[in-house]
Amino acid sequence: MYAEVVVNLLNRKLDRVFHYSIPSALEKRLREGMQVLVPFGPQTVDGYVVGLTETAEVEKTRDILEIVEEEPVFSREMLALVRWMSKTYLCTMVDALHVVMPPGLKLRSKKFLSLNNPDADLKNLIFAQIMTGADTELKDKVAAVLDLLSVRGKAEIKSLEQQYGKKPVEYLARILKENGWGEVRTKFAAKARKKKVKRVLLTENSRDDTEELIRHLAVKAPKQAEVLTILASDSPVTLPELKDMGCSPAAVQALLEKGLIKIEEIEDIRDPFQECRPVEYEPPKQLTSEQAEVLADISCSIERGISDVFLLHGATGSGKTEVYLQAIDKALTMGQQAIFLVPEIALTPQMVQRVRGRFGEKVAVLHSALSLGERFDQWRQIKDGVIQVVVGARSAVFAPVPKLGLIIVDEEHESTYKQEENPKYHAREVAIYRSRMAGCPVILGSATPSVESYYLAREGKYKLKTMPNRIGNRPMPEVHIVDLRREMEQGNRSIFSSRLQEEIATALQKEEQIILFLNRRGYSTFVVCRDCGFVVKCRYCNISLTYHAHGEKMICHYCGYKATVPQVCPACRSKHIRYFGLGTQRVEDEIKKLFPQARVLRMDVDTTSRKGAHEKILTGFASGKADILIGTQMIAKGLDFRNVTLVGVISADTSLNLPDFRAAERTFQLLTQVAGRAGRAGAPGKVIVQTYAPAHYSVRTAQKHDFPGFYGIEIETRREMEYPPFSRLLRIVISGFDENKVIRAAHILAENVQAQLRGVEERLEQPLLGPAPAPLTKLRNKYRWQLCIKAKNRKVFGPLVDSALYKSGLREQFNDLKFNVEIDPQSLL
DNA sequence: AGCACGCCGACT
DNA sequence: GTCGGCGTGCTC
Repeated sequence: MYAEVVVNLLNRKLDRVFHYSIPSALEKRLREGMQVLVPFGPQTVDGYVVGLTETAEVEKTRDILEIVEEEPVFSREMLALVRWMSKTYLCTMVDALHVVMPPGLKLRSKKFLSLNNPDADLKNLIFAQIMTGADTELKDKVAAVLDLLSVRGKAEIKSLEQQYGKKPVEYLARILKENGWGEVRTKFAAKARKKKVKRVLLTENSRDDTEELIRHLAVKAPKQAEVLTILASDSPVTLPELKDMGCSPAAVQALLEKGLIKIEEIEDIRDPFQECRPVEYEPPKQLTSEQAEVLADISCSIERGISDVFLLHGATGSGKTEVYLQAIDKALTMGQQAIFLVPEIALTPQMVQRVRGRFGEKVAVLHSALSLGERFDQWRQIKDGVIQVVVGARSAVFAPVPKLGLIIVDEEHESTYKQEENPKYHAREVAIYRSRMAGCPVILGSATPSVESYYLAREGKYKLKTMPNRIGNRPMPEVHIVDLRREMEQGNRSIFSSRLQEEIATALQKEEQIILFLNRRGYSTFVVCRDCGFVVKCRYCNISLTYHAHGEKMICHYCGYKATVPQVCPACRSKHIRYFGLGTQRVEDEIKKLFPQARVLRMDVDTTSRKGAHEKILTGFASGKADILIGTQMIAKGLDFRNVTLVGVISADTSLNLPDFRAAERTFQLLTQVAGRAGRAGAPGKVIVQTYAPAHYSVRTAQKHDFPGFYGIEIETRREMEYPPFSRLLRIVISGFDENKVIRAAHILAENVQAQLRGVEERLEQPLLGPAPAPLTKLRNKYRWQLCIKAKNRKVFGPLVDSALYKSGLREQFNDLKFNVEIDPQSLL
């Protein structure tokens, strides 16, 4: 029997399995999915057993050295998922493995230099050896390292190098190794470990006659009596708990010595909810007939273990969440677990509260603020089936639940489900893959489904369920479109149309709340010279700098570069510098000028960088501490403010004009989501959308809450342009400091791709876009060019990249350039 | 990745 | 001659 091992080294050339023989001592214990240590060339590395086979690919195999942990990290299902991911998303096995395991289990290696026999004779011998070669300066340093080493026996190489420099340490290590006087050894350790806590218990001696003992001790040792009293009533108690209750370590120690108590180590599960007060139970709600019908179909699939994909298209306020919760309940009663994905935990506190309110202790919430240890503990509790419901952002799709009964992907259209770094997976796709493997349904929920998902539903691949009516039959908010060109003609120079100003005034008067939305932070978009048109750009990114009123600075929103506003134009020396475009800061300023009595809150990346700032702003606004909330898209998502009756979209054009084939879709989604914030509970809502493009179909259909209308037009442009869902995309971004090199590489790559494409069946009209400068031509001082490849089936991309980029030798030829390969890019910026 | 090996220039 | 610079190649 041989073990197939993926070594934990990040290199494309090592992205395959290596076969190792299993020594008889490990034969019984070794299983698939375990972390192991193996010899690899001259070194020892850690790796993962991804399979066991009868035959090895090579003649001579070496033995596995060690099993790191008896419990396998990966189940067979997860290993299959990892293989699928590395194939589908063109990432390495190691990348895929790492995203599936808790980060705290990753091993870190440290190298130690040690003397085999640290006595004086040997030290002299080594000194003599050193004296024969090397210059005096080096000799002194080597001698110093040896001195330290002979005292301690061994030392970490990194710290030695920090203290004495690389050369002397390397030199000494070589001499010690050559002569067999010492060696370099690598030690491996995981960052997260099981947390242990000491528990104090009564012993057999003291358990039966405790009261007697307490009475006896009370006279001479009242402190010890106190400890026994506590143990007698609520044993077992942990040592830290005892200390909190005022028991001294001395008293505990004395009792220990007398043999009246004992201390044992148990595992302490780190509980991230410890600080939060328990949530109040929220009982299931009566379903409308619409909801009940949908739930019945889903329940049926859960019961029979069918991996259906339900696309739940429900208007905002139609009660999707209640359907989710009752579907989860169904899975739980079947003895299975559920995974509930949300776009971003920090932005969906209300959703998390509801899940916890319904399922209480059974829920784990995975969010980025968890420590490595907490994450590790949650992961194991999920694996052991202690936890029944896992709520989290995209990475929660890898939760190792033992019996998967249901996956929910809420707001399935959100692009946050796509990971931008390797492995570049899409959580919605992974969810569907897992459901197939586990034989359970998936619910994709949204008020504005992605064009891709809706297409598949219409094609009959997914089951489409619609819930067009809001709970209680409340009407959808009225949406008014304001043509900003007309405003200009009428001489309105303000950023607010007269209509919006009126509505704000009325709402304020009625003491109703207002949300103003603008998809750009900062004060103004760019700073321009009125005389020559010079625009101030970031020197590293070729992006116009955004003016922030705070501190009179201009900031690059891509790299963070800051500059002061020039007094005169750097190009023509003119003094006529003007600020153009607008951001949330500017909106806040203008509101304060127009409505000085209004209380305003602003929510964007700049005001929420502090931990917990999100919640603070949102709860502040919800409890009526402000009249107006101004924000970027982070206020557009699943929040329910009871008293909001007016929503203003300052400019719908920001997202519409992006050079991206999803611009119209994004705009429609954004407008619909923002509009959904108005009039959810109390008075009917009103939405004002300001735009320079009032005739655009995404604006017009959003006004009428007409998703099918939008889809009907959008799908036709996608068909015409051969964009998804009629094709799959592969984008390769080439970046580097030398612009000419980048351009040269891009052209060669394009030729290689072109040649490869000739062999592909089912060719599209125009399968290759580019090479062209990327829409963001320069980022962080690196020039960027891109190619975009379209294909009917993404299976062709793997072999295509392999031959056009790697086998062709292009990658090695341009080894100082970065080639970023992405399947199904969410944006082409 | 990271380590050994090997082939050249700058010195004792 | 020796040391140590770094390009090349391999790791079950």
